[in-house]
Amino acid sequence: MLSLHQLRCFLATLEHGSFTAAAGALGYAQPSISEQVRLLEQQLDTTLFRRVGRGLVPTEAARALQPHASAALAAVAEAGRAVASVRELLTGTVRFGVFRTARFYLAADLVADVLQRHPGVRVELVGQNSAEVLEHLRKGRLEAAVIALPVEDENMVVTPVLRDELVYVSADPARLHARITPADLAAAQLVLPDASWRETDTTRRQLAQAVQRTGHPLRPRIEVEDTETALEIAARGLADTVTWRGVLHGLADRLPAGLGWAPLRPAMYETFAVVHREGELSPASRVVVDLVTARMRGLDRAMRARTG
Amino acid sequence: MLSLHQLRCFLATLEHGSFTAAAGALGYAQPSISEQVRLLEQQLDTTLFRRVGRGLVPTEAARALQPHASAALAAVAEAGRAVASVRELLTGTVRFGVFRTARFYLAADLVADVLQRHPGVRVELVGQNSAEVLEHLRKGRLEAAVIALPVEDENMVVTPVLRDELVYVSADPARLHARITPADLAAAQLVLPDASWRETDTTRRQLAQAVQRTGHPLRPRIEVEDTETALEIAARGLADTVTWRGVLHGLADRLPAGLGWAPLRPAMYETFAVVHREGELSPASRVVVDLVTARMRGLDRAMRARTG
DNA sequence: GCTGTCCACAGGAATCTCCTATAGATCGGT
DNA sequence: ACCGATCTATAGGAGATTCCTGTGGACAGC
Repeated sequence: MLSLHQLRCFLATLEHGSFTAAAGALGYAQPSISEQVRLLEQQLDTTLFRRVGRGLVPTEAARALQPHASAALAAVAEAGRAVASVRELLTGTVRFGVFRTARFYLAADLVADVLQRHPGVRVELVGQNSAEVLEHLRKGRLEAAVIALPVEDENMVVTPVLRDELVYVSADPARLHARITPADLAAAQLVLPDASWRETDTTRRQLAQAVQRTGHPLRPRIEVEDTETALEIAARGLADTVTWRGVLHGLADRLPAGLGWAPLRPAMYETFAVVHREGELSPASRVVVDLVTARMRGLDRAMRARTG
Repeated sequence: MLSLHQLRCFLATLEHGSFTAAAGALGYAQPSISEQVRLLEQQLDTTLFRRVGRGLVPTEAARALQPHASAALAAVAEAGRAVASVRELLTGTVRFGVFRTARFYLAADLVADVLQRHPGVRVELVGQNSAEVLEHLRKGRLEAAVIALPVEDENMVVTPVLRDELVYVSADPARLHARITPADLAAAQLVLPDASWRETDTTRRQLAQAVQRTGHPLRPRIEVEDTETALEIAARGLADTVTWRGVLHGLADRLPAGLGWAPLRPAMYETFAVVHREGELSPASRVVVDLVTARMRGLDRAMRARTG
């Protein structure tokens, strides 16, 4: 089968006009080039050079071959550059899995960080839900992610980065007494997010378990998809809701006006962790993993400081 | 160094989603494909597939590589086709050497023959003079040619195809007596062609030798470059000239009106031969050589018939 | 004619390629 | 929770291929 090496030898011969000169240019011995060209001629079933006297004269076939040989070599060189540029994070796509509400913790800032360091890359932050993201990790469709624990998979490297606390959110200061118990939750008019994921969502399951221990089911009055809508509804006084302190912290002044919050007792925590498969991480993922770890840990410290 | 084989294996793996399937498609054993891809990854210093479970997942680098790998393989395939199309005489240039006045013997008809059989090819008929063409043959710049003998080169295959006779041409019937001798030539007002090539042209040298044996030099009154101009001048009665019967035969009704001719005594002959280097002839040259040989031999027979 | 240069060829060492066989890992189904 | 099917990784060895050195022959220029 035709080989690049043969084409290289051919082009060098064509350019330098002799096997000897081509060999010199390519750093081989003359018979090696001679042999490669002979092989090429054999495989193409044609004569590329007429051997006349002590010189070579390219045939019409050689002239026909030249541009295509060059094109093939150029394509291969270009291939190398393309791969290198992905490897060096100059181009390509950086894909990273996130839990659904991650946008309140880091989204825009994280993307800004990545883009600033690697202006040519595309960034994809994918994920609707921690369980779904974990499945993507297992199947290899994602290399790394930040999701809520637990992650029961011994092949995954799990690095906890932030512990967050669930809080009760209401527009009515009267309902924000010091300690909200599961019984209070069972009695409250609640709006909860993650309508589609309520079966697998870890927060929802924690909440349901705690309430069920009081003998009542967790039956939210309203269910919506996203956290911001739930908060909006709570702000209008239509229902109360629960959310993570980190979300409130992240929203800060974008939080709908009039909302207050109170801790749950017993407290309910969720731990977020950076997760990836064992083994080498690609440089792209490494970058994002490090950035996310740093940001989330910073957030963790900031939030603990406000508590303590 | 990156090889086409590696790229082939890579693309097959990408397309079929596994080494095993790629091996099946390419007709190799699985470890062979695996090894080639591993080598490629090593040479590109990147991971092309994440080995996850019993499957493979292409990385961003793989996606970056794919189009260039395809391009390289396409270029090589195209190279093969280009060479084949030259080999099969579908495209390319057919180059053939001719003596200067060959156009009177075959030019247009020969080109028509070649183009009819091989509509895609370009045709080049090159040559100002037999000696110059022979030099091109020696240097390998031409593969084959039809030129005037003698050819003193033992490496050339010489196939005589036509013997032509020099005749005296004049517009004055009085000067066309049966036998024109060298002495007549020495005395005549002559217009001769091949001004630039008079030193090497075989016809001119033959003529010069014959005239010199009479004790006079050959001193044409007029010298021009091409035969047609010489005949034109002769037709106007400004001078007489000599030319080959084949030229008159070839010009036929395009011969300037009023010209007649007479044989020389002793007769002077020129033999034209198809000449090429020893060894394989390219298919393109083979075709032209055969066509020229057939046409010239046919012409030879026709002219001998008119004499006899 | 002599010398330097270039191609072709031969023989052998090193490398590469590709195979078979097998081990290890995983997934799906029972 | 186990089993069989499936896929990758690895080892080892046979066979090609590559590339070298050395040499012979042909040609060009002095």
